[in-house]
Amino acid sequence: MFQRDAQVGTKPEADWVRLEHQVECANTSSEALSVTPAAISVPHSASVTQKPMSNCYAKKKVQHCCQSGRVVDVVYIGDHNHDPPHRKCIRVISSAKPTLGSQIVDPSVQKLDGSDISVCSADGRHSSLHVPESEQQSSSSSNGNVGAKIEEKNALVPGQWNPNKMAPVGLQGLRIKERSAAHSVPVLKKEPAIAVHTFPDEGSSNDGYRWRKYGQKMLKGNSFIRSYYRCTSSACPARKHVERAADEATSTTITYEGKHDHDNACCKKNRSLSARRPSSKCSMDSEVDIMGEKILELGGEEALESAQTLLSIGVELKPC
DNA sequence: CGGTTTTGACCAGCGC
DNA sequence: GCGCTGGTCAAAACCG
Repeated sequence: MFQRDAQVGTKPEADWVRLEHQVECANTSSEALSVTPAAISVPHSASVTQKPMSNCYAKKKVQHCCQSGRVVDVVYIGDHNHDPPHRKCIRVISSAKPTLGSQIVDPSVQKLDGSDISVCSADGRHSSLHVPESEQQSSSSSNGNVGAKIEEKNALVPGQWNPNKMAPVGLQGLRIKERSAAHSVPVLKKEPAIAVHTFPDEGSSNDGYRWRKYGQKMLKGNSFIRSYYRCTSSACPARKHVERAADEATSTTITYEGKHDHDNACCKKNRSLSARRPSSKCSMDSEVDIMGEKILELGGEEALESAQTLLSIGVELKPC
């Protein structure tokens, strides 16, 4: 993987083409993904596009047919009814660990099933998303082996931009659960969790903010280990829970709560931080941010999608 | 030295 | 009221 990183860093153009091709192949080559480790390292068939357009930050997952190259599925994740984020905060997180093909089974997520939007899974099989018209609930896989699950509960309140929705979409074993936005369900005593993402590894779950761990619990008879994080920014109410199955250390479910009441300072801060703390997860995010900026500078949605596709298949940017 | 992680204890909500 | 479970606190340890 590091080798791939290096390759991307040195000759991005050629590799973009090559890797994108791998993505497309992975799209329909389910057996390869499930059998050969090399193929497993190609985590996902779909590219996820986060669109920092004029007034939205929705994600668009574009799936291409391996053979024809045509778009097979386009899945939109999130709403378009909130303020535009800062450009610099565009991020695409990826993961490329060999465990990417691992199955992810989360009972809590499986309760929220449905089957309306077709989605290619990590192993090439089809899963589906469910988005009830009434509350834009979402989605989970109808296939137990599917690595990609996306769940969404309740859309964001119009006019609000929720930075949590920017959280990286784990491209392997993805699950997104968006619970009621704080302002949309005022009856809840506690501010509801915003989103849950599941990643094959914790490292791929970084969302650009800096988090400080303040607790850890063993849950459900030690089946799950949940870690509690809060944003390091002073007075920021944002929190997240990272839940990892003890018997399945390759998957991580991240639950976001609250909203960041500040700009994504991590983006800026860690650009300097990364210089002295290369191993920092946030620094990785910074690199991704920079990548996103460059993508935007190149202009064009295609460029963005291509880059994000590249990232989606496992190119994990890490500082040297 | 400052920031982060670890970990045991405490507290609150909920069901019985 | 009691016990269970989840969430948070805070001191100590750890790390760069």
